[in-house]
Amino acid sequence: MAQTTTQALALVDCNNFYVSCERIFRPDLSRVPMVVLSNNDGCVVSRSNEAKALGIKMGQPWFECKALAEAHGILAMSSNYALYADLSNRVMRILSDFSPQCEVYSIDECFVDLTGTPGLREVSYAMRERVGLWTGMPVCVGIGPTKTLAKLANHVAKKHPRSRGVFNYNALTHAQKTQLLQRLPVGDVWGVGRKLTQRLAQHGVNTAFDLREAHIPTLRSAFGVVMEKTQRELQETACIQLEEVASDKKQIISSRSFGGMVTELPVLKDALSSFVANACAKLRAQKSHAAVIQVFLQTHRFRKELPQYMPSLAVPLPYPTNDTLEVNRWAAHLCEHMFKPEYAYKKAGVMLSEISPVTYQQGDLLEAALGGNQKLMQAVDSLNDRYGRGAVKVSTQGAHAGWQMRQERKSPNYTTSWSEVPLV
DNA sequence: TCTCCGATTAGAC
DNA sequence: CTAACGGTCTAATCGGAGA
Repeated sequence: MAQTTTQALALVDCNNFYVSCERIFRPDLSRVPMVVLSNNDGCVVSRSNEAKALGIKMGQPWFECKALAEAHGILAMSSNYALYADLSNRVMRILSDFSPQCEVYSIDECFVDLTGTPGLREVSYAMRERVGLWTGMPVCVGIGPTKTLAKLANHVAKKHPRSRGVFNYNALTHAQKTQLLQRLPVGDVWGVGRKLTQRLAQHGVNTAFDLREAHIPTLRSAFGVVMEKTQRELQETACIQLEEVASDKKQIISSRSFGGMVTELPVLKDALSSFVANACAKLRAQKSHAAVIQVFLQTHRFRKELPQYMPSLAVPLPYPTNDTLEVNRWAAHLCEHMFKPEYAYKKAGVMLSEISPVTYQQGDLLEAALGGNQKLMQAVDSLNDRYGRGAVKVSTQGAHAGWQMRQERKSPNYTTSWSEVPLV
């Protein structure tokens, strides 16, 4: 039997990513307790260490934090996704120099395959230092034989300052591994969330160690195949492969909560046309088209005293499309169909599904028959790529104000817009 | 009875 | 100083409809 080397998979994860992005351009904030808010300035989605220490919870609604924030001078900023995406790309490019095999797992995380690389510790510190030096972004590195254990190692690196930002699970003895897993709550394991933590506790599984050692058939039948994979990954058998090329989306959603309540049909349709433009642009970017269009409306789900209405309607198209104008017509129809004037709406969205790749032949053969806005769409995409989303709009998009989200605390686009770079 | 499909659930970030 | 709680995506699983 061929002896295979143990995988050395590094998970590089940015610390408090959104907050760190903001601080890169505002070094004066480096010790200020601060948070970054979700769209609509709704929830906390990133916290500085100081904010964590003050008890601000991940995902907490901002209005709930107001008192604490005022008492301690916690600064809140709106999220600036153009800035974060740009910094993310810079970090990922640097990491890709360390291995030909990388998977960009999320905006702030990257798996880097270092299998066979000598001097893992030194390489890990080098990654940290180079990213820090070239971008100002602080990162931690966790190394393990599987993705789940690399995640776990990263968690240890983040939590223990003595690790100086790097933790290598592979370097532990068997006894040390066991000791570490015994000290980790099972909820800290990748793939085990709140609900599963509760259910696992009923089976006496409370730590990562308990999960690693659990009776396999029982676990399998009570929790399914996903949990079994997680267990095997804890046992150092790789079940979740590195995926270097991002696969095409199977479903594209564009939705938003409104800044206030919306009661008028034209405003809803206006919002929807923006969502459609956004979703279709994503669809075209991956050279696909969709055969099902779905629109949904929602009243304010947290205002229980108000009447609730959450309709959703889908149309299967006779042939797939990625044409903004065409999808827009369908979306408007669906919206009119569901709209009831007696409700106040707080959110709406568009979903594209049954997505398949556009083949050259299909485009060629069908274009004439379908009236073809393909050239127009290409022009729209390239202008929006160059001058920023929203530079070119179609139809009534933007004609009616009143739905845009709140974003009262946004930083300038330091890296993607010359006009927003401060001059001093 | 088997299969397919839509809805629901759980997770990640 | 009102009123104030994200957005996208995937995979597995469940339950009913229809063959």
